[in-house]
Amino acid sequence: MMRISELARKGGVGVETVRFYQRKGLLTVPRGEAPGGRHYGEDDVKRLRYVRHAQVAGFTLAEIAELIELDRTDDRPRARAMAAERIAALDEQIAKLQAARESLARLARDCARGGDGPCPILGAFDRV
Amino acid sequence: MMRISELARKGGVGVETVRFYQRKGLLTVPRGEAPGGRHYGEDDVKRLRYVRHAQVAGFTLAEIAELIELDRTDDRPRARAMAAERIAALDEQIAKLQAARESLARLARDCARGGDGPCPILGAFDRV
DNA sequence: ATTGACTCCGTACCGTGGTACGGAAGCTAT
DNA sequence: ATAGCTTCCGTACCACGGTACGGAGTCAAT
Repeated sequence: MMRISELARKGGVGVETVRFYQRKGLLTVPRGEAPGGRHYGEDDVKRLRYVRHAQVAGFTLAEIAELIELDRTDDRPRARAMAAERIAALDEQIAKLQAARESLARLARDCARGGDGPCPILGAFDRV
Repeated sequence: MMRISELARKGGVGVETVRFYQRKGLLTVPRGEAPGGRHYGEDDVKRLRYVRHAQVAGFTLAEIAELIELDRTDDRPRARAMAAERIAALDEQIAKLQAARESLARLARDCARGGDGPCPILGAFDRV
């Protein structure tokens, strides 16, 4: 019988976080009240990992709750729309981060090369 | 004489945000109290844009405050260290986002191709 | 001299995603 | 049967990055 602490461990989060997700409707609270606490199965572990992966993809917890609801109603068009939206946002975010990475790297190189004048990193983002 | 509202507009933020940054020490409050409000110059616009660019690069406001302080003391080694740290974090973050983007795109493709069984997007992150 | 737009300032409030705390109840081993 | 661990539950608190509000003062135009 898996208890909440084991579920949390398998999902790589803390017990409090599991309970937080339950409150948010992201994880179901086992219906069968068992003595000594509720217990969980592999489905719960899967669900928890789903939440964490979706988070990495940039979905907010509210959106993840919606995805889970879409799963319940098998609403594929809406699911595809959400995925497409998120992919576009990811592309934009990745592009921005790459641009930031490049200019930061350039500034660091210029700074390391020495030279005179002010350090390129400091006070230099206005040239980015 | 540029007033705070114009500074905010040029920086692409709201007046309240400018004041918030001032409180955080990210923007200086003009010393000369002028009647009818303080006024700002191009340096302030530059500084504000610096803050926004550094934010895009993933620096927290506290780190940006530190960068600004490093500028004051011209502490290049520390600036380079911070830049290197941030670049490494950016690389990691970009890699994660790209991975998430790819699996999300794959799921969306699989979902669009139709087929039977459950929608690949819904409840599928456990396979990512 | 009043209106309207703007400023300054402090303080309060917000969403997001947790994290912690304290009490009551249960299981398990001694 | 008592100690020690875990569970459940509600509530409070946290950091981050803002956003809003209310009151008082200042300015220019009417």
